[in-house]
This record gives sequence, C-alpha cells and structure tokens, in this order.
Amino acid sequence: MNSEPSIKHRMTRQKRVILDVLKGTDTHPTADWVYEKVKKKIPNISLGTVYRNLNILKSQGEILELNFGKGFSRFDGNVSYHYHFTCEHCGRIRDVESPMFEHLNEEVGRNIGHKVSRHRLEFYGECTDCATQ
Amino acid sequence: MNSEPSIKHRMTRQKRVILDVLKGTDTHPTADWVYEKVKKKIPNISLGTVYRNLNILKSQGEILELNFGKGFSRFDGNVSYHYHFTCEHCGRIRDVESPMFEHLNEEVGRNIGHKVSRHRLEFYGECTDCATQ
DNA sequence: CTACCTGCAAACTTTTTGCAGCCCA
DNA sequence: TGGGCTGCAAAAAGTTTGCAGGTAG
Repeated sequence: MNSEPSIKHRMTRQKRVILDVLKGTDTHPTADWVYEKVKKKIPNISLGTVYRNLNILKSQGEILELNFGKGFSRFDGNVSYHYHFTCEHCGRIRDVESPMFEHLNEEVGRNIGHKVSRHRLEFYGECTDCATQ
Repeated sequence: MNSEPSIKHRMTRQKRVILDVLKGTDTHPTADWVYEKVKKKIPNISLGTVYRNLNILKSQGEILELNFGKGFSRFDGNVSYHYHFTCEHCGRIRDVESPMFEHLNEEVGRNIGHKVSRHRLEFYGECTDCATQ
C-alpha cells in the first residue's frame, strides 16, 4: 500500500471522484458501494483502484474507516470525530449530533492506570422510522 | 450456520474444549489462536469446526464476538458486558474494570430521537508497560 | 521526464459451507 | 436410531498486490 508519508501523492481523476462520492453522502458506505457509485462516472475503474485510493485518503486523514463487525469496512467522508447510531432493525447507520463525552478518557484512564488518549463509542437500538412501522 | 434457536445443540468434546479455552484466557483471542490452542488437546480438529462452534456459542450467549477493525474477529469468554482498552503500541487488549456509563443510552437517545438500547465503548491509548520502556 | 497511478487479474486472508461418515442424547 | 456434528476441502467474500502501460506535475 503506497501510503508512506515520503510518497508524494497525486490528485487523479479516480481519487477525486472517490472523494467526492464520500463527501457527498452520509450513508457510511462500503468499498463496494463506493465502487458502484464511482463506476457511473468512470465506467472502467477497477475495484483495486478504489481500495488503493481509500487507503491513501485514509492515511492522509481525508476520510475515516469505520468498522461495525460485519467482516467489511465502511468509510466516512466526515472526518470531524463523532459517534454513530446503528438501527439494529434496518441496519442504517446515522451520525450522532450529540456532543462528545471528552471527560471519559481521563475518568477511565485514572481508573485503569493506563494513558487513554481517545475512545470510540457506538450506539445501537431502533430508529423512529422502524419503530413507527 | 446452524445457530437457529430451533436447533437442539449438543455438547461435543470439540465445543467443550473451545469454550474452556475461551473461559480460561483474558487475551481476547482470534479464531486462529483458539484453533491452535484447541489443537493441543484435539490434534485433528479442523478450523471449520472451530468457526462453527464459535458461532453457535455466540448465538447462545456463551461468548462474545469483538471487532477491532483489523479484518478479523476476536472472541471473549467474559460475557458480562464491559469496555475494553487497546494499547496502540503493543496491541494488547485489556478489560476495563470501570463501571459502565448506563446513562449514556438515555442521554443520547433523547438527543437524537431514536430508541437507544445499548452502546459499545472502546478506549485507546498507551499502557503503562509500554510507557515505562 | 519520471515517479506515481491505473486496469487487470491473480493472490491472500478470514470465514463459511457441501459432503460423507460419525456420535451424542 | 436420527439429527446434529465432524474433518476435509473447496468456495465465498473482502482486500491487497504484481505487472505493464498510462499520466500528472
């Protein structure tokens, strides 16, 4: 994977469209979803190129790789750190607008005796769309 | 995967040893680590059997499947729900003895307008072992 | 020009599954 | 005894990579 900081990365058409797709959705898509979407603009793009660019963009801090324990990754063009809410009924993943609980790091760090620098918090439940059906 | 509740699961030697291995460690091992460990007692066990039993045990609530975004799962014989701390230096995953923040579900649920029933919280940082080296 | 990037396809890794025989309840 | 379970091996599914030609800067 060409993501060492020493390499000067170029802005190619492929990379730009991939980034645009990710910045233009809040659906936390999989690599394959991105691939299908990008194919509409660049029909002969390859899945390998999508993966390569996702890794480069991730290493450059332009996107986030999320993981919800399904054996594949999801990607997020919203790099401002935030929590997520997953509906266990429809599977949709939403951004949580709630503020972050910054104090948890220090609180738990003191408790366990290790230096805690960040945390990841995911909420699960049933969204209103599903509850009202 | 034979994990429908309708199926009457049996206790086989393989399943018992797999469960013993998981209950006897706090290292949050991968399926392959469990496989290697179980092979010492049942040398001709197959990896497929390990995976099948891990899935059955998980569906029965006897173990937990964890996911730390590395392309493979980790398993936990400690099913009392708890948080984890991952050292980003040595990679070791420790249980967090801190009490759970039960109020987060209601607080965030009110904020986002969806029914939140549980959350998952993972801490990251540097453990004392690594910090003092 | 010359790194870096692309499409293609093969390779890799983790996990699942079909099958014929085995064994727990 | 029969339905679930096993070992084996092949298949899936997601992701990475080697290569020869293409292109951004």
